[in-house]
Amino acid sequence: MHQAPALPLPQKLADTLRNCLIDGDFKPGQRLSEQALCTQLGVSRNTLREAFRLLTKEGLLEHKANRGVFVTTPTISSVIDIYRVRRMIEHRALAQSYPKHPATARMHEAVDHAKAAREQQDWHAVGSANMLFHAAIVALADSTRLSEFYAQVAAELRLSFFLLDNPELLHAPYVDMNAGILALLEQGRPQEAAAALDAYLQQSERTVLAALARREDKEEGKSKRLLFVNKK
Amino acid sequence: MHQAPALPLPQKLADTLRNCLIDGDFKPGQRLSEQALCTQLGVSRNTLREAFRLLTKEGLLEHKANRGVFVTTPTISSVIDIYRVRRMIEHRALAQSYPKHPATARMHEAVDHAKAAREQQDWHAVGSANMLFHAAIVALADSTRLSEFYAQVAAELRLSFFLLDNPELLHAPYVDMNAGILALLEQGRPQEAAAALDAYLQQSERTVLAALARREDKEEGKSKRLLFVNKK
DNA sequence: CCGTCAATCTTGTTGAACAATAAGATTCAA
DNA sequence: TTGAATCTTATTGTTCAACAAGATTGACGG
Repeated sequence: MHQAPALPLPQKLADTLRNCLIDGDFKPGQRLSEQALCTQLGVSRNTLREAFRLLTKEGLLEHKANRGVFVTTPTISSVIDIYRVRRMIEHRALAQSYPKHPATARMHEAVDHAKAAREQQDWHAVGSANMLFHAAIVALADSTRLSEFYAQVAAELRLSFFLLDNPELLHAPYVDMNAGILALLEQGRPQEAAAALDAYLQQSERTVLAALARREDKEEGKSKRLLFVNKK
Repeated sequence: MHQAPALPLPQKLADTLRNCLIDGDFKPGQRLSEQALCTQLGVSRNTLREAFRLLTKEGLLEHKANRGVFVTTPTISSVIDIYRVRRMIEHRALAQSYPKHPATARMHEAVDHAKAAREQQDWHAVGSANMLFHAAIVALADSTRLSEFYAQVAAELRLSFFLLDNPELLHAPYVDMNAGILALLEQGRPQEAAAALDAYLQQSERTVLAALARREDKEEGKSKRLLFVNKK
């Protein structure tokens, strides 16, 4: 007998849209038409706009005046910023955690799911599981505000992944690293776990940045070529 | 020739309301009537509601279904959570900062302002300057996301101050502690600065929590007495 | 004194309307 | 054909009015 959530509609709307975004149903840079979406979702324009504000504040959408909302396109600098946040929060959460914290159970689950998904080469699921793993790390700090903030930033980071091809490269190598971090934590060696996390973050950031830089080069090439054609 | 901001109206609205909140124009727990505010501010109800969503997401307002929005009433646990966040973010930002960072200039300014305001016993201004000081500490980490998050949390914390009497006790003692932290930082001793910050945070948290606990006791007394009267 | 029920007010959501802006299409001149 | 100015159109920004749904108040009857 699960009671109806009774959550305000715009909030629920934002939830479903957020899911669409982190599932990759919308591509970065894509414009979201108000009219199209509100007929498609069966809500009024005003309600949809309230949901848009929420997601804009979360960094998942960008609001350009008189032009509408667009799915955020991650940039080099946004990725750098996000990894800076991750380092600061995750490292400390891990380093000063205590091994019997309830969140370790969630870390276990996440690792298991990630391994299972890797078996089936479902890289999207691997990425989701990894996200859950690191959310659990943050949960070690026992701060709801921190956890919410982290979830936001993680969702934004996830947008970059859809920009990049080769999802295997982006997710698969990290399953074992996560497992290693968890092992160290449970052996009561949080400092070493934190060090392993730093290695994880460094490698992950480097991979994402490199792939993103390649992509930006390509984009630039495209636009330059277009420019050239137009000039000619 | 200052170009018009062209910011969307709801966002500007949220800014003005946020200022009202951190200036104490609205008291914690107070209900904000849609009708009253939108006539008073000269905007439509829909626009106001969008601004409400923003501020609710920031934690400054609470949205109760079918009841309206209320100014957030800080609790013991929210204060604990906020100081946990402050410790994690400020400590690390300070510890791994480098002394010539541009933000140190802002720290200087803040300390000067705080001292000047203390001269004139303007405790509200002292509090604002202290807030700026710690925002500058976070800026040492060079992360826009982190700074925005911190600003949010600091604003929420500020709400607790309006709940408490004796603003002098809440702000005055910390001016010199901040000055000390800055001095250590500029002497190239970030670790010691971070240690001093920890002391600051501990004392500040203890003060706020104690005052808040006293207040909650009093409130409870009131309601119990009311209950008693009703029973009788 | 206590619970029930209706009256009333507020919020939740919708739909339509109009101004303002930006992008695309068109026209005109060189 | 090119370039540029203008017009058109579509979309967003904001407001208003309306009604449903839920909550608060107060009156009434037990």
